[in-house]
Amino acid sequence: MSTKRETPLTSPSIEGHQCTVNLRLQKLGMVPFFQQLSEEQLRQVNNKFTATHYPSEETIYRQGGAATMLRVVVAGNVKLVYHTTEGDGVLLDMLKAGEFFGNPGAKSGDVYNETAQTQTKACILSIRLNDFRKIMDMYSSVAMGVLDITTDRLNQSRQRIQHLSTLPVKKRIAHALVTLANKFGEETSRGLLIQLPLSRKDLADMVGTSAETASRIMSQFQENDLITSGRQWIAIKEKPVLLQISAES
Amino acid sequence: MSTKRETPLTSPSIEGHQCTVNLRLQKLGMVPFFQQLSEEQLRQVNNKFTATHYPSEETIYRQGGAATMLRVVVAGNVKLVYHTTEGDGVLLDMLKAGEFFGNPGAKSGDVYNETAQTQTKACILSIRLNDFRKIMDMYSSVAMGVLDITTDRLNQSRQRIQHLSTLPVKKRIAHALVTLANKFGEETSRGLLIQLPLSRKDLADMVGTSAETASRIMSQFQENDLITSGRQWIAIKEKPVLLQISAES
DNA sequence: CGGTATTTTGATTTAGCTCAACAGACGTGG
DNA sequence: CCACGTCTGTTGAGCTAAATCAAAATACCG
Repeated sequence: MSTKRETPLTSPSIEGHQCTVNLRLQKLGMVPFFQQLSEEQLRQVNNKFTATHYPSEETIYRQGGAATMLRVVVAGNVKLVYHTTEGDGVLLDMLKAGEFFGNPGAKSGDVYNETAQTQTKACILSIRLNDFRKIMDMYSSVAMGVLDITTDRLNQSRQRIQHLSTLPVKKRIAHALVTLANKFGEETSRGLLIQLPLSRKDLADMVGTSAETASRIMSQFQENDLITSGRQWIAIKEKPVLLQISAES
Repeated sequence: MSTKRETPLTSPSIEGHQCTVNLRLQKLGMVPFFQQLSEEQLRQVNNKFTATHYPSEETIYRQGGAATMLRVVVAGNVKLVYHTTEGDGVLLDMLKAGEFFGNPGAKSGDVYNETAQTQTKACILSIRLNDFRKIMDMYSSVAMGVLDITTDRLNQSRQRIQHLSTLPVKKRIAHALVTLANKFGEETSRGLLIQLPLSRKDLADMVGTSAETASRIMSQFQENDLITSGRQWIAIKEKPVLLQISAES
């Protein structure tokens, strides 16, 4: 019955980028709230940033720590985790190049509300919050851009609340897969490959279920030929069907 | 066993305020993101707003409708609901005087992401989004204030995701009661009365459970003398204990 | 070719949902 | 002011989705 996949193959290996100046500028230019800036302005802004290279699975900052920096992903992936006093963690978001994190509006004394850690090797730019606030004051387009993104995240977050409150696990997972595919999907021979090492536990933490239940449902999807997956990777074969499952009756 | 409460009593009757100019100015001045404005600036801003008076249980706008206005509660309470295509609704937030709602960053073509309806009689100020955007461009303190609040809401929202993912209903309800008490609580002879008509169903929709389960747990709290409640009202007698329940082991 | 972490699968338990009936509270009209 | 009707809240019983506990199987690393 179980036609097992054999090979890991197309592992989403992210190259150990060095954060070259060119790459920095290019990525900063991609950040939505810097779009409006001229090349010259962008260069000035860039000077305020410091680049850091992290290995995989490294904690960048911890929930509750003093919030001092705003960061932008240049390469690699970062996950934001909200954790209880116990071990329980909730995976709030997975970020890719061009996304920011770290509480842009924080005032002195504020703390980070989540823990950020790298999911892969990553290159991260940081700017002191003071400096970033000056930039927002100077360029209202930046402030508006940040507001836009924050609003988007609020809406995502609210949608997730709705899902947690009203949908069964199967639909939540189907939805999560579609969302991940849209954000991280890359067309390959196996289907839309989610370019991101993602364990069953990670997936479970994204939809608020246990790793076992997540596994069971993934098996189900696999039997129906909707996905292919192996250790830490998932490829979507039938996105439309998953979308339909997530929404049906 | 069940020592029933008898009277409804201190119903949170909100007076049918007329939105007098004075009240408007006063309340606008209370809105966090207008704090920095001078009296003169505030008056100018005030001119851009239109006041509307709503009866109880009235829909102000619907999820999916074109987003054109930003609104501020002057008096009364408004609830934000996220609803499924089916009847299921999630109660996202309950607002009181001084709070805004309605997607400040929306661009033309955007829609409201939630439905807003009055919980009590209410007086609401509205401003066209275009006008509000001009104000944000002009006064960066306003933009920053909006960002602050949006960030707060995002954090609340994320905390709620965490609760839904990891806490049992009892703790979620205990937490919700404490939060409501902090926001709407008013010291009375019965304890901290939550000044807001709030049904079991509302409470259930706030924590993602069924009205029956909410009722059962409230009965339990009542037996332990932590709360008193009747039809559509709740008073907290032992906030510290509830807080403890929401966090324990 | 092992060794280890991840994933799968099974068995059992349980929190919370659903369905259902009832009771108390409130409003209303006689 | 009382009787009635309706809406909200309470309580019970059974059911089910999903958690938990426990092995086994597999995938990937070196």
